[in-house]
Amino acid sequence: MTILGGWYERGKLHLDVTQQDTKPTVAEQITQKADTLTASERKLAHALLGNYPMAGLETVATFADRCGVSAPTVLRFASKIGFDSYPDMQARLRGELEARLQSPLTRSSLPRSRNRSSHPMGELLHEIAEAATNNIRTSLANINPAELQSAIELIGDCKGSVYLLGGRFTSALAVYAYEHLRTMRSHVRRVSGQSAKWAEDLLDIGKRDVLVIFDVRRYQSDVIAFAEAASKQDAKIILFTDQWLSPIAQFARHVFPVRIETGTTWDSSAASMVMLEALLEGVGQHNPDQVRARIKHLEALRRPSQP
Amino acid sequence: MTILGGWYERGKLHLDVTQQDTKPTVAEQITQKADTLTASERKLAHALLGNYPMAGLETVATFADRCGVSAPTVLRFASKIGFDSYPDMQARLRGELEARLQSPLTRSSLPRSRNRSSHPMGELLHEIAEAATNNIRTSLANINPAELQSAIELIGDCKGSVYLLGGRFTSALAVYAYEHLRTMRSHVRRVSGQSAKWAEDLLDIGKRDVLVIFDVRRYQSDVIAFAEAASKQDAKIILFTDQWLSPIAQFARHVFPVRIETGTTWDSSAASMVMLEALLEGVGQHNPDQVRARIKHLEALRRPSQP
DNA sequence: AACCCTTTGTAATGAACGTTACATGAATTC
DNA sequence: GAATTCATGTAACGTTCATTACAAAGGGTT
Repeated sequence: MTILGGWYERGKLHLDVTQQDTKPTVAEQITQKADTLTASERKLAHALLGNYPMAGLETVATFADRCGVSAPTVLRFASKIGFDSYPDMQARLRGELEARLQSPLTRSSLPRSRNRSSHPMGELLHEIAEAATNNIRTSLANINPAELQSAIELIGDCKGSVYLLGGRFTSALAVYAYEHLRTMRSHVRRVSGQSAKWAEDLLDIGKRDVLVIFDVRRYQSDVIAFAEAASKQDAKIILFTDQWLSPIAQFARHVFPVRIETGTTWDSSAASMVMLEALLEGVGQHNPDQVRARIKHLEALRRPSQP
Repeated sequence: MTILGGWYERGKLHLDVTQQDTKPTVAEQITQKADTLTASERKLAHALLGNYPMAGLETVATFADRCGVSAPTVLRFASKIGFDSYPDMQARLRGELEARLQSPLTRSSLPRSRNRSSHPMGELLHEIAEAATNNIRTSLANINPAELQSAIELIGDCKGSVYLLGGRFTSALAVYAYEHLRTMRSHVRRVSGQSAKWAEDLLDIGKRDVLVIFDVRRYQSDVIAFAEAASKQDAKIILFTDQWLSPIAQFARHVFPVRIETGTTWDSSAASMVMLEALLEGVGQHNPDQVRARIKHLEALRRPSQP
């Protein structure tokens, strides 16, 4: 009996490697032989496909134990789906995994050996980390949970569009929020580019829309102007600002003040980011089914282009 | 000197295990011990970090052969970076790989038990804040100060251009870094827009240039391709990635792995941001006079247009 | 140049692994 | 209902593996 460029001989499948231009994956081989598998072997197949390909990289004994079968059953399984030995199957699984993780080609040099004792940079790391964690702790402790809840519902139930806008350094947060919200719902827009062009976005903003603004000290006049205009058009504004409050606070429906001081040259956006992540997570949890379906759809659309 | 639940003593970093609730990854352990490695061991570290973590999942003999060293050297390496045995290290690598292969959809096991008396959002805030601070503490404790120092010097002394590039969610960090670096030095460029257009940026990149890349799990193939191409043109790469290491690590001169897990649907960029802020602050302190003069100039230019 | 200390490889050992032959049990057929 | 076949586990075997002890080689110092 011949099968796909291979042949059976004394109960074993031999593959004709010379004709086999594209090797099937282990998963494909399992699917192919699925109807010939016994009950125990099907348990193994499900375990491997369910935790692919990691389950197959363990030892025979471990894999067998995990599925509640004996070691020889695993070997018979490997043999049945077309491998000469168990390590043979593992080699293929490893190969697939390596391809999936982008295979290596070139090499670079590792940093030279440095045998310094204590480092000034260690102190810098420590200072920055401590300032950031303190800011996060203080900021989030001072947030009113009910306010967060309302903001989440505002975004989660918004029938119009959600607009994102940030200042000089906080535009990064707007970008971050934009990318996340976009995977969770449709009609998310980012106000970007030169501020002279923002008027075009302003045209479309109305009372069904939500505007999320990031603005910390050195409050930017163009951002403030945009907020004021949007407010006059009855847009609902959610504001992330610092503890001293941007003037936008007066137009905003929800204000989240976070700490930004670090004692160094620059302010920190770490606490703002954590606060933002809390909001994003909340929005995701607000209608989980919709989000899950959307991510699933997104991944399905992306898969063909990503091998 | 103390650093985030650990302390330096006789040039070595000791971690306060009672506070260290999350295990360091193998990559982090290597980075941490980078100073103490011998020449052969550095070859191994380099091979493992370059083909992470697949290289470490092979047998001792294979791994040794591939690096041109003997088997015992591999075992001494495993022991030196803190493992009881080689299989012990492999088990950890496997675990990390499993975590790395998870998609946001798989992770979204949302129906969380939250029947506390206080406000449900209060708990969300608390969880997120705790996860973020833990990530920050763990990440920065695992960074080698000497590596940070080198990266700072690389950017601070760079005579060419500094390029910034990020992936889907991490592009926000690239934006953030761009805005800060731009106030500190000239010749800072951001690689942005559709990846098809990145080739134009690639044209100008050479060995005098530094490329700062942000890439975390769900590593993007277009970002990886850009890094590889830039590396072939002898650009120096600084990589911010997660604890499981982007494949770009093999091209990078300096790698900063940070924690991103939160136990929620989404990964967190908070720790990455704090790490980035440390780098930025370091660059600022590296040549403070130049930065101060530049900011002064900048504000002078801006004043007339800002009332 | 002789010394010591560190680094690295060689060879031997014991454990773990994959593999095989055989026995047991269940399901099926005559 | 006995015989047969197939699926599965048990136990023993040979191999490969990680590991260890020890010796050689290299680099730096006096």
